Amino acid sequence: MSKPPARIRLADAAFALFDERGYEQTTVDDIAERAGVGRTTFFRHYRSKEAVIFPDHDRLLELIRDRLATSSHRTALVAVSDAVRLVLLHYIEEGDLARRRYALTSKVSALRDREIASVARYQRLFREFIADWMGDPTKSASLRAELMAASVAAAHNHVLRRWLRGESADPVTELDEAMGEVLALFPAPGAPADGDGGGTTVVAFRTGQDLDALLPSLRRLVEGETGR
Amino acid sequence: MSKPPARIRLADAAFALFDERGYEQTTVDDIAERAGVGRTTFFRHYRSKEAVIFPDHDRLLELIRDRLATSSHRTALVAVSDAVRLVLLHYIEEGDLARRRYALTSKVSALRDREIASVARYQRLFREFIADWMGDPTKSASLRAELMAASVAAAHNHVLRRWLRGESADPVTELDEAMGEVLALFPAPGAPADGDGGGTTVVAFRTGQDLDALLPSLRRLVEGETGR
DNA sequence: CTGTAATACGGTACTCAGTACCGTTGAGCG
DNA sequence: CGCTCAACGGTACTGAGTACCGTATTACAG
Repeated sequence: MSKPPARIRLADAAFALFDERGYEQTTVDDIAERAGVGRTTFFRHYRSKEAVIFPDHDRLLELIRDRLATSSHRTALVAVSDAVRLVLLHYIEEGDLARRRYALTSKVSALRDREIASVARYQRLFREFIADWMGDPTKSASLRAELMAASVAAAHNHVLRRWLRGESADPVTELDEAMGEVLALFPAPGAPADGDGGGTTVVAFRTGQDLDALLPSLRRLVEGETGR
Repeated sequence: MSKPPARIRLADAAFALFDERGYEQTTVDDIAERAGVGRTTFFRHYRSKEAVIFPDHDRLLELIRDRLATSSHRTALVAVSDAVRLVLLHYIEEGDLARRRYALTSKVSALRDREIASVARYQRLFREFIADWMGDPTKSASLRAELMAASVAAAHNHVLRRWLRGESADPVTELDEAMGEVLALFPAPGAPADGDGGGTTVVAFRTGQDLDALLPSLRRLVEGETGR
C-alpha cells in the first residue's frame, strides 16, 4: 500500500470534494484532511485553493515563450502556430483532468475568471511577439497586432472548448484549420518570403470560389510536388 | 460643510489610500476609517474591496445587452458598433477616474485580472449576439463568431487603452476607424461580395517546398478559375 | 554507529476579506 | 407624540493565506 506523493493526493482529494460538495462548499481544511496531510502542507504544494486546479500555467507560459523565442523573422507565423498547438497538446495530454477542470470552471465563476486571466497572459505573449515581429510601431500596426493576437487566442479557445465538450475527435487538425482561417484574415505584411532560402513556407490566399472545388487541386498541387 | 454621501467618500478614500500605500497595503478598515464610516457601511455600498474601483460593470453590461437587443437582422453590425461605442463613451465620461483606475490595474495583478474578466463578459455578449445573428450553428460559423467577437473587443480595448494613456485625442473616431478595420476583416455573410452566391472562401496550406516554385501554379489556379 | 544538515511535515497564531445578525439613530409622517 | 423605514455601527464568525516554530525522516560525512 504505497501512497502516492502528497501533491497528487491533494489534487485528487480536491477534485473529488469539488465534485461532491461544490467548490465554495469545500474548505482547504477539508482537502488536507481527506489527503491525510496538514493544512500547511496544502499551501506548501499549491499557492492557493484555486491553484490546485490550475497547476502549471506558469510552466506553460514558459513553453510558449521559449517556442516564440526560437524563431526567425521568416518563421514567425509558424512559431505562433506551433506555440498555440503546444498549448492545445498540453491540455489534450491532461485528458480527463482537463475535462474535470472545464466542468468546474463552467460552474464556478471565480474559477472561470481565473482561467480567463490565464488565457489573457498567453494572449499578451502573442501580442508582444507579433507586434515585435511587425516592427512598425504605428497606430494601425499595433491595432493589427492586437487583433491578430486576440484572434489566435480565440481560435485556440474555440477548438479547445469543442474538444473539452467532446465535440471534436481530432482537435489538432481542427486547430490547424482554425489557425489557417485566422492567418488568412490578415494579409501578410512586409515582404513575406521573397527571395528566401527555402524551407517551410506558409501561404494564404483569399478567393471567391467554392472551397470544395478548390481543395482537390490544391491538395494535388501541394502533396504531389512535395512527395509526401 | 455639507458632506458628500458615504458612497462617494468611500471611493475617494479608497483611491487616495491606494495611491499612497498601494492596493494590498490598504485594508477595508483603513478605507472606512478615512471615509468616516464603519466597516459594515463599506460592504453595504461595495460588494468587495475590488468593487470600489469597478463600480458599475453590471450596469454597463445591461446597457450593451439593451443596445444589442434593439436591433433587426439588417442592423446587427450597426448595433455592435454602437454598443462598443457605448462602452468607450462610458469610460470617457468617467474621465480622470478611469485613468486612475488604469494606473491601478497596471500595477496590481489582482485588479488587472478582474478587469480582464469583466471584458470577457462583454465579449461573451458580443459572441452570443453575433452567433445568433449568423444563425448557422456549424463549426466554422461559430468559429467566425468567436473571432469576430474577440476582434471587436480587442479593437475596443486597443483604442480605450490608447486614450487612457493619453495617446489619443479623439478616441471616438479612432474607435470607428478600428471597428471599420475589424469589420473589413470579415466579409459580410448575408451579401456575398462576389457574384457566385457561394461566398468567399479562405484556404491556407503549409508545405515544405519553396514559395517561389509554388506561387505561379497557385496564381494560375486561383486567377484562372475565378476570372479575376 | 554518531553527529549533522537538509527536507518535508504538522501545529499554532495571526491578518484580513467577507457574511450574518442585532441594536441604534434619525428623518419623515400620521 | 408614536410609528415606520432606511442607513448606520458594532460584534462575532468563517475561511483563505502567511509567518514562525518545532519535529520526524533521510542522507551523508566522520
